[in-house]
Amino acid sequence: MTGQVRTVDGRVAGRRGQETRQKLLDCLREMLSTSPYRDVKVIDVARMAGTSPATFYQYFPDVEGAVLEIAEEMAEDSAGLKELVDGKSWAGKTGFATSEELVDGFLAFWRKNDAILRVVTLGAAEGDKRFFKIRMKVLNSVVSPLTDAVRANQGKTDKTVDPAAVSGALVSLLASAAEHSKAFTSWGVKVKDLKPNLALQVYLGVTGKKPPR
Amino acid sequence: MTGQVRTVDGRVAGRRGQETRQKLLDCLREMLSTSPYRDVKVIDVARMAGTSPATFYQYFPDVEGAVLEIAEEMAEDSAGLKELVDGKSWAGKTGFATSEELVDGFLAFWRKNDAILRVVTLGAAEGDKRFFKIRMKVLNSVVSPLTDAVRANQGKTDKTVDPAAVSGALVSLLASAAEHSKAFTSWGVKVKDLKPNLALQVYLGVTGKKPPR
DNA sequence: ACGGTAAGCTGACGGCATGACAGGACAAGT
DNA sequence: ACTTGTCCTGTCATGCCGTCAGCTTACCGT
Repeated sequence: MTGQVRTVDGRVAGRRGQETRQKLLDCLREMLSTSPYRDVKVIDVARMAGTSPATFYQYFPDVEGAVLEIAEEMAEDSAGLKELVDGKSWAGKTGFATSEELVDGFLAFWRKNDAILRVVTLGAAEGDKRFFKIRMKVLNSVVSPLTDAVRANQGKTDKTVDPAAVSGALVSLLASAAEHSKAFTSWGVKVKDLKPNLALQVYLGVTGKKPPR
Repeated sequence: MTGQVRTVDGRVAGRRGQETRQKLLDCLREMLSTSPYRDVKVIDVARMAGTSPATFYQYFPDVEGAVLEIAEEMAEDSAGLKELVDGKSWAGKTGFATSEELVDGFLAFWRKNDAILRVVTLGAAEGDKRFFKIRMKVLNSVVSPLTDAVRANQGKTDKTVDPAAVSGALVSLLASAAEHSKAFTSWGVKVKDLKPNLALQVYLGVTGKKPPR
């Protein structure tokens, strides 16, 4: 699938080149999680990687280009989120456990990649198609199986419910909660209470019923 | 409340100065809605305002400082969102209408201020306390009255429900949906179907019941 | 071992944004 | 017209951007 890694001017990158490239990406990732996106400069990334700005431009057109690279890598990784929903049961207590695991897994993924996801979210909101596509890939890895689950569990009983809308809303909520968990703290929701509450919402959304006691 | 408007070096701004300042803010607002936040430069804002970069620095420490100004203005404006919930009934059909109006009003507000809210959201996510505070002010204008509504409507019946968590989750959802409405479109949810679906979620969250037919 | 070839890196440079300052333009009152 | 304080900008030092030519390094065939 992935062809050869190429430099900006078309040369194919060899072993050493790929190492440098990777180091630059790692340093950029680091920078993103420590300073505001707006303040991330090529020269800082290069300095941190122990190389020169010119080298950076050998491998990436600009900061955004490198960020997209990291984001795509992360999006690949997000495919694993499917397993949190695929083939799971939503019946009774098992169902609530499914919900809890989904919330847990999703939040963990988001927290692990929070820096890059912040930038992706911004790019998508600003209307950048490349970032939008990446964001959709991440969300879809949960939204698509979850939509099936909603359809299977309450689609029949209530025709006013649009499974895609419900599933999309639930995942949007999870994303928002993950990105701004601090907001919930400030509303007096303790960190350990956040997950159960989100799990409740998800369970309710999918099944349309209150969870068993 | 707001004392005299002052320049960076401490002089009080007069009539003409305030006009210039305002023009700079307006142009910055415009810039924010047309180009990515990362690419907004002082020199562009100054050019658009028909003045020089030096003038910009007379009134604001940097781009971020000016953005905070705009954001604070917007946050003041958000106080009006309270009226969408305060003193409204959540019973029966009236309740569902309340929910629809809340969704409608909230989305309209967000859309109207989408550019600045994007930046505020980013800043808050990056851990900037000033942006976080502003974001909370906006969200709280809905979250606090909505929490009361949740407590009044289903808090008694179900002790496992944390009103603050539910209310916070609902508003987070609305914010996320407003910022990324395009995502819903891509999930096959038509624009005109989005609002009713969100209204449904809100009604369900507040009352704990399915809406009347 | 040895040259050839392509990959890899960087110094240096023009261009542009930043942020500070001092001095000139301007409005308002006397 | 003169004075005073506000307001704006020309200019400058600094620093980042993005490009290029050219040097160094690694790999490969002979």
